[in-house]
Parts: sequence; structure tokens; C-alpha cells
Amino acid sequence: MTDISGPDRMDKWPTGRLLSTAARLVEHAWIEALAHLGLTHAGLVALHLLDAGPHSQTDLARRARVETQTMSRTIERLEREGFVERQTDAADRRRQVVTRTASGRAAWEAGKSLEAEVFPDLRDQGTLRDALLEIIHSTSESRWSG
Amino acid sequence: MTDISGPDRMDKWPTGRLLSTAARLVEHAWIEALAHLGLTHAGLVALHLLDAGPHSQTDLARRARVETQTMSRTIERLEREGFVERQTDAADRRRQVVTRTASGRAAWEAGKSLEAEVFPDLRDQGTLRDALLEIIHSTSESRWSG
DNA sequence: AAAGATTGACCTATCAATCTTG
DNA sequence: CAAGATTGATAGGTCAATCTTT
Repeated sequence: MTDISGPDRMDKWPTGRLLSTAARLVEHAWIEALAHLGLTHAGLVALHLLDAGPHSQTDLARRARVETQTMSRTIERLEREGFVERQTDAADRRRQVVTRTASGRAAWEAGKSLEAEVFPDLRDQGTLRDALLEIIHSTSESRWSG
Repeated sequence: MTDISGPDRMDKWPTGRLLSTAARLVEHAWIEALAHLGLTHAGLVALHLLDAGPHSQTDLARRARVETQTMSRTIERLEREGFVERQTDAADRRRQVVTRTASGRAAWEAGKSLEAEVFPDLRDQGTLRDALLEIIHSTSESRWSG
């Protein structure tokens, strides 16, 4: 069989499947690059959001477009590795205020410059970005406010 | 704070992060739609590939762009749900030949029509698809041959 | 030794349930 | 009761290690 048609022709795959596959394949190089810094990609997103100062976990989750359960585990890992600290908010003891440590700040600075390098070159990256932003906005309205 | 700059401005996020986020958000609707059919998205990909007839698990993995370990677990689930069957290849007893059952064929036919419906409308979907195909090709050469 | 497949450990993410606090 | 956070179960994916067969 010479693969001239049928389910092996990726250009016939539905767009959603192409999107998931592309995202996963790009993540491979990304995950490997971050491992050298002792970081994961989910952790880096949280460290980036903490650029703006301490946040509650619910806040971080909403901004990262993940559930609070997911952010809880991401922060747990970052704390274990010494990149963030958690303090119970005295004014509202339900809230866990997450603060970036010096080590966390350094890790973010290191990962930041890597983030642009890993993505493969594309001629019209602008159009792809616009398409991705449109997808994110149109799909996240009901789930995350903001 | 009014979110006019900083890490909350998604349009400043690196492209790789946008790609992962968009893929995940689009998957939400997709996963929910498939759940009504008793299917998962990984399972549907395998059922699609079996359109071309029985395959070994290594073959399916290569075509789906996942590791053989991943395909092993996907097939295990599909078998448990009655969508595929596995027989040891008599000619090479290392190989597990995966065959789609009648139920698996019906599930694929049902999921097939759904696959096009879920993806959000985009003006220039052609350009997005081209960009995704280019990403997949440029990232999968070293990892998967074919 | 190499190839096909499986199992264990781990990460990201979800839903569901639960605990604490407001 | 609602909100913030956590824990358990499950799915998809990876790497590493292992087992069987070639």
C-alpha cells in the first residue's frame, strides 16, 4: 500500500485533530528544553503570571485557562521545587496567596528567552497567531470570565 | 488593576503557548460530544485509521503520531469497550493485529460526522490548516518515519 | 541484538466529591 | 449556601524498563 489516500493522508484530517497533533508535537521540544531548567511548561505559565505580583490560585487558574484543580497541582509542584511559596491570606483564610521566590523569578527569566526559540519557523506566523487567538476567545467565554 | 498589559495580555503570549491553549480549549467541546457515543478522541483516531483494515499497534502509533505505549493503552480501552479486537499474528507472534468490530465501525461512522461540526468557524481556515500541517511535518520527521 | 508490546512512574488536565471558610 | 482549595478517579501523553519473539 502506497498511502495515496485514506486515513493516512493527514491533509484530509479534520482541523481539530491537526490542531491537537501540532500542539503536542511542538510541546516535545519545549518540554525537553525546559527540563534543563528543572521546569515544566505548566509551571512556566504560572511563573509568568506571577510577574504581576502574588495571586490566589483561582486567579492564576482563570488567567491560565485551566481549572482550579489543575492549578492546585501545578503550584504544589512549583512549591516542592522551591519556585513559589504559599501563604494563607489573613483577610480571607480560604485563599492561598502564591508568591514567586527568587529562584522562581530566575527560572522564569531563563525560560522566557527560550520560549520564543523553540517554535518552528512559519512564513505567516501573524495569521496563525490571529487564528489561535480567535479560537481561544470563542471557546473560553462560557468557561472563564476575563 | 485593569489588565491593560503584562502576562494577562494573551496577544503577547508566545505562539507555542497559544497553540497548546487553543488545542486544549477546542478539545473540551470535542470530548463532550464524543462522550455521548462512548468514545474518546484518541480512540476515534485509532478507529479512523482502521478504515484501511487491520493494523499492528506499532503501525497505528506511527500513523497517529503517538508512542507505541500510548497506542497500547488506547487500544486496551477500545478493546475493553468492545470497539476493537486483538489477535496475535500467527506469522510473527510479537505483533498484535487490531481489528475494528461492527460496533467500532458504527462508532467511527457516528463520530466522523461530528468531527467537522465541533471546530469553531474561522474566516481563513485554509491558512490555519496549512500552518498546522507545516508544524506537524517539520516537527515529526525525526520522531516518526512516514 | 532488534522489534513489538506492556507496565510503572510521572505530568497535564478534566470531572466529581469533599473540606474549610466566608 | 457560595467560594477557594484539595483529593480521588480517569484519560492522554511521555520516558524508562522489561518481557517475549524474531
